[in-house]
Amino acid sequence: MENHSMLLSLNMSPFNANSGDSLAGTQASSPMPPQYGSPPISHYNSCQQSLAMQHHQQTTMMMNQNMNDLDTSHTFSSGANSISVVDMSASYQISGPATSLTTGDLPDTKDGIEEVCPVCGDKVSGYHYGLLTCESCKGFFKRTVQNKKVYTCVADRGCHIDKTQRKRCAFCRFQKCLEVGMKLEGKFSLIQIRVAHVRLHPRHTTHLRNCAD
DNA sequence: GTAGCCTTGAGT
DNA sequence: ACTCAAGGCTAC
Repeated sequence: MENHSMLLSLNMSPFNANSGDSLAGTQASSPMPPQYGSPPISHYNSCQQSLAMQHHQQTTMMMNQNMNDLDTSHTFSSGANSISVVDMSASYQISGPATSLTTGDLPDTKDGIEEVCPVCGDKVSGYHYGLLTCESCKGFFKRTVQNKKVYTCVADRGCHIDKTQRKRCAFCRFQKCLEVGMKLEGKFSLIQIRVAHVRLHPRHTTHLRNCAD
């Protein structure tokens, strides 16, 4: 950690959710684009996919502004709803699809045959912290955030995370949790994300209105 | 510390 | 009343 640190705030409640947005949704409007893991296709209509991608791009822009330096540890602020991550590595590419878990690695989910955790590939147990994950990654993310865990990677922060190796490197596992989009507010974030598009991209309001119809 | 199960509370 | 997700509990 010789490099100077830049705090990257992942504020869990960055947007005003009191805009009365009629699009305030439930799990049927996951913010994650389909290339992350394997959200059920039925959960995305074209408008929702568009929204998801917009959020993805927006997040990318926000994250890129803050990730310029290298570090190997995550730290947490004492705020109830905020996590400060001491800048993640340059190879930490929020802007890209979820690391090594490509869609080609995933089983077909067209008929709801099986859905896998985008973090470790285990069977999902439901929506947790914003997206479909397994029970263990849900618990891992919960423990990490609630206990303000600080992990380090003994390797080069590129550890492969799967069902059998997910215990080996907590740093890389948590990093992957963040990469795939896990966040504290869960279903409530979906409202905030949509509100964010309206606030930050007024020209999309027409599109949102069309989606709502 | 991990992960599965259970309880609780909010939303519909 | 039902569903779902967050958090608690606990065996390992």
